[in-house]
Amino acid sequence: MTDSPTTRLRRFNRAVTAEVGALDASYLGRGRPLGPARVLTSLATNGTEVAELRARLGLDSGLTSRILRGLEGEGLIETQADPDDGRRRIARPTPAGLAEIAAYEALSEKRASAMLAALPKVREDLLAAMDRIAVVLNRDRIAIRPVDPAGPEARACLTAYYAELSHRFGEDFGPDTGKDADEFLPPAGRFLIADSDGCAIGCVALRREGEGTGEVKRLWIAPEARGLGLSHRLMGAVEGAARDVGYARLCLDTSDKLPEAVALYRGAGWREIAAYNDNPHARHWFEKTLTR
Amino acid sequence: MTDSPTTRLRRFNRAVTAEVGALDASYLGRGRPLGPARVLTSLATNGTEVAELRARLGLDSGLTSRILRGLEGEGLIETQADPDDGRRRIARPTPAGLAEIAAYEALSEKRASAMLAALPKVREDLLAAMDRIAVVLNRDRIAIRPVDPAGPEARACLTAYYAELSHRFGEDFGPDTGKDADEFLPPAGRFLIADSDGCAIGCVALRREGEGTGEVKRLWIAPEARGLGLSHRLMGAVEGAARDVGYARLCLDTSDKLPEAVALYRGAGWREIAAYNDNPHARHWFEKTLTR
DNA sequence: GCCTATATCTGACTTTCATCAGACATCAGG
DNA sequence: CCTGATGTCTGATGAAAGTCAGATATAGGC
Repeated sequence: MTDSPTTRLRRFNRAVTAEVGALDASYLGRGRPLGPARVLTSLATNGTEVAELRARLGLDSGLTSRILRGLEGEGLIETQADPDDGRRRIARPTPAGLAEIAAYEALSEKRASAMLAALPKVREDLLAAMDRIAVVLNRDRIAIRPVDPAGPEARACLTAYYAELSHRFGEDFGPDTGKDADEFLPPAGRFLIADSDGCAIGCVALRREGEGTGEVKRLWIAPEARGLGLSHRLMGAVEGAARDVGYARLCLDTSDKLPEAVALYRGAGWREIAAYNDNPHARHWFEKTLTR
Repeated sequence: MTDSPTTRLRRFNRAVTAEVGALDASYLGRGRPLGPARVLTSLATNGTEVAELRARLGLDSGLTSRILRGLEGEGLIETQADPDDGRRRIARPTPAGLAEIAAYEALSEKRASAMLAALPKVREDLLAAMDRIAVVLNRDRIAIRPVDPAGPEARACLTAYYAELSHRFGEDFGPDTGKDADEFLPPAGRFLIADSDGCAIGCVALRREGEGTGEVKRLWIAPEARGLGLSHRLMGAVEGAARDVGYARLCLDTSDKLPEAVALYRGAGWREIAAYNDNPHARHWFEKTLTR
């Protein structure tokens, strides 16, 4: 591909316009214009603030109001004042509305699977490229939040984490067993994930290592999320969590086989120390004093 | 990424909708609604049939006609009957129209480069993912056509071809010098490329090897175009070209270092033969008799 | 030449989308 | 309680997009 970057971007744009249009058109087919369909399908089950909805879809306040009234008239949603702020209103789908949303989901799902079925051989590769693009374009909306260390998001991350370790170390780390998940439970521990549009693309865990000391473990970034500065964000978040717990000091171990991790710690104020454990895979040990 | 394929596809869709919209919005900003702007910018310099335009943009015939009248009124295009079929009409931009198109191109280019500038670290990776997607989605519009073996498309392919060989063989094949381009000139030779939306994504060449015999060389498929059956199409095209030239038989050499090429020839009716040349990189020699 | 199909054009009409000003209720801070 | 800011709603209005039936001209087969 010797064309200029902008040419390549615009070629991509032309290529996806039709597909995006097709998936957009899946909002049609249920006798409702695109506007109301988009509003309805972007409502969360437990309700969404009108202001947030408007911002997300980029709609005028008058137009939004009119669309909501239309949906209300169809009996698909109901609105109520926000209990925290009487000026704001919350729109919530009714049971009929939920059924309608599910019908739209099914239409979109059908279209998506039809498209993928036509591409059996390159499907995985295509999806990987799509994941990469989705994560990069959503980079400003990546949220870091604590989850249950034994829950599905954590398990998904750990499975990928161990697969990556097995690959890097050339030995089988086995599947994630979840047996040490308790260590990462609050109050002394945390399990944080990075979430991009509902998908876990990175994680980091915190456990108690000793009096006043926490240990950082399980730092992992999905391949499609690398290069976005996510490791710094995750480390910052885990340090914040450690402060919340009350640790005055953090430590961690790592390996030469993970050179980017070693570089990350060195560049983020961590100090190399002597071995504090007998982890057979570790070659480097670091500590960092937490300032309030 | 443990989500279902359709979930991943739809996440991608959500992510690019905003970007595509932004690039779509670059059609605005010149005081003309989206419809006419889209029509104008999708006209080829040397004119486009109205029917084709309509099909491409998915417009109603009445609407198209009206938009074309509007652009004609602005002095940006002129229409004339198709000389081959008086029912059809061809719309062609005037010099003023070409200037206007160029202005839109510049707007789009600016937006694209602004977007890429915000992503310095992942730019190349993102573009590679975009190339992959663009090629796969455009798979039904890949055209194979002969080009000048010393021209820019051929040179671009050969540069990539030699870079790939250098990588596979672990020795430097040097840059493409273009000194043997004459061999691939008609009438005895051909240089075919596969074109996806203006981008060369594969090539194959034909030269005269002896009386009634042609040799296939320079088969290359861009990484982003693999898995789409393009190698079969290129081989089919070069066989067709060989028939046109009048060869009764084709031969080629290849290497163990290119196992997918060996498998391709074996599976496409080629028969392994004794060495017919002293190419130091070759380990396998094949021939195929051409039937009329 | 006649007939049917195709491509485009025109006029009349509807729907959808977008914009704007002003009304009204609520909130935050003094 | 007053004031300015914020969030939502309503009505008026206009632009853009889409739809449809019928008119006109041409192509191609008989």
